[in-house]
Amino acid sequence: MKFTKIPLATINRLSVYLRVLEDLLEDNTDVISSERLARHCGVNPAQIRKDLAYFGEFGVRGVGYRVVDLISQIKEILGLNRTWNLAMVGVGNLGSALIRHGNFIKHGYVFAAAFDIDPEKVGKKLPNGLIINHVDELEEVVKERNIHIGVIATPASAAQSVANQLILAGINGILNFAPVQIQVPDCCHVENIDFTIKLDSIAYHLSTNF
Amino acid sequence: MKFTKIPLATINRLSVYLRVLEDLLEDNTDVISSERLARHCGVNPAQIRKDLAYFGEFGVRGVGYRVVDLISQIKEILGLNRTWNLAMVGVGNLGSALIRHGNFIKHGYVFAAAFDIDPEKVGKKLPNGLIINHVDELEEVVKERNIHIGVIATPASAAQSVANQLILAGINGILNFAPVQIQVPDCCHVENIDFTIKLDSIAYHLSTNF
DNA sequence: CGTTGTGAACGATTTCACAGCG
DNA sequence: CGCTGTGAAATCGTTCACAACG
Repeated sequence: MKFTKIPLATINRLSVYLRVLEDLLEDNTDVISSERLARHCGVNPAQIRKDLAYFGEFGVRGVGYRVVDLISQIKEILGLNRTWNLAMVGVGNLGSALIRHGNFIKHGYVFAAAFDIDPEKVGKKLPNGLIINHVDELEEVVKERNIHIGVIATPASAAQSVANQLILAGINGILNFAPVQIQVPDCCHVENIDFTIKLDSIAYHLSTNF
Repeated sequence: MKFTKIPLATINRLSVYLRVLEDLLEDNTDVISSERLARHCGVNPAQIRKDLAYFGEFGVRGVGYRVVDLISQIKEILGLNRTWNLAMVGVGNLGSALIRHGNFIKHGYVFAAAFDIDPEKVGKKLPNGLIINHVDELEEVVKERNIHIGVIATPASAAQSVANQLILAGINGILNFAPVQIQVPDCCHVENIDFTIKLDSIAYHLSTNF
């Protein structure tokens, strides 16, 4: 475990490796070389070895990596040998679809609270049993239920104000689906998911290559 | 318009600039300097000038950039002075939420077809008036309705097969929400959106910083 | 005068190439 | 022998600093 600065890209690739390794495990693959793993992930083999080298020595020379071990080691690195509690803010189309989406729970992310501002929605029960709280109760509920990460799925106009409330409630990690750049203090880590930015990139490639 | 290789990061930033510029226009800002625009976008002013310099000279020295002009020029660069037709494949929770999501249409992306494999869903009408087709009709409908970009919101297990069908139908741009790395020929541009990878990154930061 | 546009310096990340080792 | 781990080289992207110019 070194003390160098680790590229953000490395962290994202570790997640990708993890997904692929979990698939490989299901296919009963015991051991895999960096070269074969690289092909599955669409990266350079040396990249994988470098990425892992930031955190330790996990392979066996002349052999490769034991799949079960590498999975557990990457989980350890990323902090995934545990459950993370999420709070959804904004239970519209997108928010409620995400809460019902099975992928979160599969990877240890549990929606433990949901908030909205619409009086029609507050008090309603979601398919997973969660009852929607009013945003005014955010700080209280976040602390009570030990929420670690806030997910913003509100309209753009509400996103900054919601982010402020999340931070006030002591939250340091935000996944933001609203199409605005939200401002947060350094202690808080934000990841943005903006569908239309990804589409813009596709549009650019379609426009120029053909 | 140079012939250098343009960083992918530049393209993504142009989208961000565009979003901010559109907000500025609504606030009746006529002209903006790279320095002020940079603050809004959270980047370095020289970065903005460099990004734009790949494509031409759009500013006025001593003054800055005219907001309306820059918007139209970035749209021109990205290929957004037109409408793009999308096909949704997989009309589950996520797929149907995305179709109802207003942000796509706002930026010129129109869902013009929707496909599913579930006989219960095929033939049903979506809130936007679209009737769900069976995936078997994909190639036919894609050509008929002049679809440009495929959006995959199926389970991971179906994603690769759907991608193959999209490519067979002549599609060269795919937005993939399924949590797998799909393999496509070079002519096709894929953008992945994997929620849990973003959450993994947040989990890592929460685990290490505290 | 102020801000753009840009070569040059810098910094970061990826890839190479091979020593080290099971 | 084969594959990992890693210093060194190459590549790529960002920031600086200032000349050019409206």
